[in-house]
Amino acid sequence: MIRSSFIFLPKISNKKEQNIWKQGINIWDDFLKAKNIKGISKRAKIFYDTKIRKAIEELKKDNSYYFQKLLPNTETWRLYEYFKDECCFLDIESYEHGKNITIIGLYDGFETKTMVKNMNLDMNRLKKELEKYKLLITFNGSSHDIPNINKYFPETIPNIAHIDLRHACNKIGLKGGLKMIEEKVGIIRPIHLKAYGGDNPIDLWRAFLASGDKEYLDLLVQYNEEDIVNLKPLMEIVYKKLKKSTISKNPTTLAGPGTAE
DNA sequence: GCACGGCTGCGGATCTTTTG
DNA sequence: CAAAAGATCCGCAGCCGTGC
Repeated sequence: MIRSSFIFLPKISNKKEQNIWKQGINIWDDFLKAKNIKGISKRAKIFYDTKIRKAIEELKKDNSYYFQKLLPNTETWRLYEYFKDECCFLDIESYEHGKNITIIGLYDGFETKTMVKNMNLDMNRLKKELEKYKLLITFNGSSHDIPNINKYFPETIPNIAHIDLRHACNKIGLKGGLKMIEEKVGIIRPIHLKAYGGDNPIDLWRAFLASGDKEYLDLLVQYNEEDIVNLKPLMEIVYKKLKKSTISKNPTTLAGPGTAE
């Protein structure tokens, strides 16, 4: 629903956007065609028109980062529908507050790629892999995964948009850690990891280091894969709910914005 | 502990309405 | 048409809560 969004314009926030939608202006084209819009002066409209034309242009170029910079962090979820075919779910396993990254897992919606410390995890490979994408999706990545990757693997993350599912979930009242939220929305995890008594990724890594037993590593990789694979259905659920709740704040529009996508 | 978002109250910018 | 009054709402700062 990025093409229904006006919240990226300067001095336009939630209420103003709602007000624009209320007048039947649901997508960028409606805005450009409208002669006058209540709450926006003629002068301001001319300014906003140029910004919207620029946005149309940047979207054509698949420049997700352009919108990342303009959207409030809590609203980047709006980019999902447009960029979902070029998105990457990401999760890292680490200890010592992110200092020691043991695994970086990526998932493009079809297959997972796991990079393991001292094995196949290095900056060039990570950078090359991430360059393929236009959108990163994480859980709590904005204060954990992304800053730590930036710190210990600098300049591997390209300039692309990022959706943090933790904050997106929070917006629709889904609070708690990833596992708890998955349970709440009905995403099932295999239980075999717990059967090993080790659903704790740090313990698994330490056990692998201590024993050299690959079985521990395999479990850790599986653990990480489950995390990133589950992010996709969660994203889909959260996107639908967010879209619905954002639009339904506007009772007068029947079609509502977002129908363009 | 860190880094981030949420909440709240306030100041001020901007648009609309009113009035003559 | 112009000026003033009124309404709306953005954005900031400070504090608190939260998951990793």
